[in-house]
Amino acid sequence: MSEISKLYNPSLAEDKWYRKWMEKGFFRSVPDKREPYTIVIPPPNVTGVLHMGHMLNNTIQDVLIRRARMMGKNACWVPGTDHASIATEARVVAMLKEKGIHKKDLTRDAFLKYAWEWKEKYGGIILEQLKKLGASCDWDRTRFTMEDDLSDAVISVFIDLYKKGHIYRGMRMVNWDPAGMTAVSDEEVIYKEIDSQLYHVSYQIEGSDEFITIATTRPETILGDTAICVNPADERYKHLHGKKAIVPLVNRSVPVIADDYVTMEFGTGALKVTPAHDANDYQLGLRHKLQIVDVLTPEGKMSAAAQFYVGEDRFEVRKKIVKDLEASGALVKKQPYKSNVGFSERTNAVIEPRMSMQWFLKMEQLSKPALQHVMNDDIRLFPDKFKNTYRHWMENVHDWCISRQLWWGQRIPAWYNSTGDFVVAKTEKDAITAFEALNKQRVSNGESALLYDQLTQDEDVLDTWFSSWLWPISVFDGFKNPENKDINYYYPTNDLVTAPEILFFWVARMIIAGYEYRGEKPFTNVYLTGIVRDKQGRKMSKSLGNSPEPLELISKYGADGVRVGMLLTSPAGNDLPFDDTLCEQGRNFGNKIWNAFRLIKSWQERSGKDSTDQNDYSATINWFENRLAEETLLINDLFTKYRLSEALMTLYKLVWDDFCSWYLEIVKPPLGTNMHEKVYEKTTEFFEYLLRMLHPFMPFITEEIWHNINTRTENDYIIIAKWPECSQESIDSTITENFREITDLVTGIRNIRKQKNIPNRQPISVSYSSPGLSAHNPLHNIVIKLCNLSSVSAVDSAPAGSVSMVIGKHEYFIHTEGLADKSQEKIRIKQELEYTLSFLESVMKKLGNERFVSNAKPEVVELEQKKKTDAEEKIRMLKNQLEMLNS
RNA sequence: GGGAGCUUAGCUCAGCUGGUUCAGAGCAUCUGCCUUACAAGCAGAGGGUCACUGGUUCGAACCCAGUAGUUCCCACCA
Repeated sequence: MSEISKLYNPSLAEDKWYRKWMEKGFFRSVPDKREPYTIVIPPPNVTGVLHMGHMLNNTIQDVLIRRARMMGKNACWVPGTDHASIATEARVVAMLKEKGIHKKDLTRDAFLKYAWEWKEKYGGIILEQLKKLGASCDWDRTRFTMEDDLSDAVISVFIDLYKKGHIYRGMRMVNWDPAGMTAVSDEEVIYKEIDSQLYHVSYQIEGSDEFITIATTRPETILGDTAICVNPADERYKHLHGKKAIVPLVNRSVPVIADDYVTMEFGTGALKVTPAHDANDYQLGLRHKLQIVDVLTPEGKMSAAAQFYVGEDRFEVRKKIVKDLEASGALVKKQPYKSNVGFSERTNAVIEPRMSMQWFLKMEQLSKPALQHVMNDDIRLFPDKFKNTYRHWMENVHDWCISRQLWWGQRIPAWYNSTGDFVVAKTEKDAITAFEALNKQRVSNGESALLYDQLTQDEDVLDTWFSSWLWPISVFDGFKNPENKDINYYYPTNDLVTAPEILFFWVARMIIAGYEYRGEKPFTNVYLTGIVRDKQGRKMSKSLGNSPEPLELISKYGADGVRVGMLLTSPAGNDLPFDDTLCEQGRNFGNKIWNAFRLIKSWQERSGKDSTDQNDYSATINWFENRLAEETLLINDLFTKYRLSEALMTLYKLVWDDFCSWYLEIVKPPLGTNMHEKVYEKTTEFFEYLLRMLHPFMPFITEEIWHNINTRTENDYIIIAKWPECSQESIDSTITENFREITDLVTGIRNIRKQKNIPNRQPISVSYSSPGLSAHNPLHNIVIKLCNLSSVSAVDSAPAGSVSMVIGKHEYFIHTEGLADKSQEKIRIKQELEYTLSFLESVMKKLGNERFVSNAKPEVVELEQKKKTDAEEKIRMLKNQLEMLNS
């Protein structure tokens, strides 16, 4: 034994086995006759490094894929990365800035060259990190959302949806990210409640001494005001309808209009209208044909149209204008106010509503099948509470703004002529053809032909999610070759594991694309993970610095330890309050398994046909076989419900308690004896069975032990060993029940030893009232061995100086050599008697209740009857014992 | 403002169709142990008014209503 370390050393095993698995091609999947099992990875951003969320997410995926592989399915886990348009572009811009290079000084091509360089350098880091975790992806299938094939798919889908009339281009109020200098979709805006001020500002009514006071949180937009609006029913302002007010500072004369939109109760009941900078004001502007004065630049600075503070940042201007208004006497008052402010999901900049020309995807029609198939469980969400959220969103989808004013991404395939007319086409050549066709039509309609000699392509790129939503299809080349072998075999995929945060961003849209382009769901089950939080319940984030470094965790606790730690307390949909001690628990579990291995290994040399251990362990072996069957059934059931934490915990207890604490202790040969060959064989068989079940959770240590516990042939690896299955018929619950009585007895005796301070070394004797622990009981020797009993004998009544115990229906007497305190013993028995009596009373009350007997199910009544007879028997025994003690 | 969920031991969570004495598990805690696999361990023990108030039922942690606290999603009221 000395040559095997007392502690399991993960770092030695991990690299070795990962390399072996790769060499052997165990992760590789190609279509064959087997049933496929497919997962596509939620592609991490190329900008990312592995964080705790990825760790959880990918551990779950790996557990699922490894189990499927062991179940004999053709398991395929497709890895890859997302180009993350806005995030990556921001990163590259910042990187260039540090070198003194500014994006605006670069051509599009020059910038993209830098971006690709950056991607090649950093884009693969995260996937390399996943390997440390043990992720068994088919790396030969690694995809990137901006590689040629996938970009092709994006462009052809765009063109297709445009032709079908789902895509349109138009001037709209959009969410503008002044830091990213691009529009973003509604889903990319995160609203937060912010402490701000509500400023009351008075505007003079033209040609009078009267003033009207408005309330605003954004005084800097006053410069863009083109009206004052009041509720038509508001008596306070009726006399002002149709009059003009003078906008302070700029002295612009604007109309006072009336519209139901205004709430009389809010603020002063008068609203300043800035159509260029607020979505509602924009609508008001349309209704009342107001002028639009855009006072902000795309960077969020004051534009020339503002006339004042030109070129200064909007938040600086807010402070200044408040001072200036105060100085001019226009500021009536300010009060603290909580307002809802939108922030960019990617850059965290404050979003500005802004008018701009953008491309949109109409969602209403496309989303219908996607809603229906989740509602009828063709696609199942785990946990299913997310169905509600999903439905709510799908019933209220807005059109999706898909254009971005960026360079990193798929460029929109629209081509413009010199007069601004456009066609949608893949290439310039196709565009020319399209213009020609268009012109033919126009001429036949009597319209003039359009010029198309100097075509320019749309400058914008598509939203990142416009490529991600095609992921489950595009990774299998399902757009260019819709009938290829891969897509036909792997699609629809089985499980998707992702965070609920991107249920709408990504999951819903993939479902939409799946039905639109394959007429079929992209996956069957969606496992939604929780959010990894720190001990204080805060979300882990780089800015808070509260996230542990995953690779450090792995080197500290081992990949298996971290995997177990993450999975132990994270049921689907529940947040994971992460703590290093979880990984510690995982590591300790690994060590426990390691030591079970050391112990069993030590028996290898000590086993043989010439066993000198006279005990018969067949009943114990029988029991453990039965336990394995029971728990296999349970664990497999938990897997089908995606209750992975519970499956792992069940396994944890099966290994630690049943196998290590009971089974191994029982079959352990007494000092100086050998283990019987048969017992050794059974023991290793059990251990290997457990290792197989552990493998998806703890791939490295199980593979390491697999190769050390037995000699293996060339391709005998646990990663492809058979996953245990079991049927209800092979379980005999009376076996485990009987065994339970024995373990209860052992625990009881140990308890008494402890209470009475009898050292383990000192043998004690036990008697039983028949038909308890007779020599006929095959488990008889277990108790003798585990409790160090000197003798076991049948008696008619309690021997003097003994402590009694009732277990099940049997009565035992532990001889404590006069150590037992008679009066204390009496108290104990009295207490138990009292308890049993009151229990019997409650049972009798139930049985005496006619309505219970007539209403309850027969099984339930029967059960109560049984409880009654059992309790009566127990009471009889306890009374007996008391009598003995008294005599 | 609208909607959904949650509240069970110190912590994280199970508890399925209302019915075993059903109040559980792991971790943590306490006590005793270096027992020849493992102190990252062994053995034993103690922890709970199932948020609160009512109702339905023979029977409620579980079903219903209300209250409080809490989390999330959606929403353009300045």
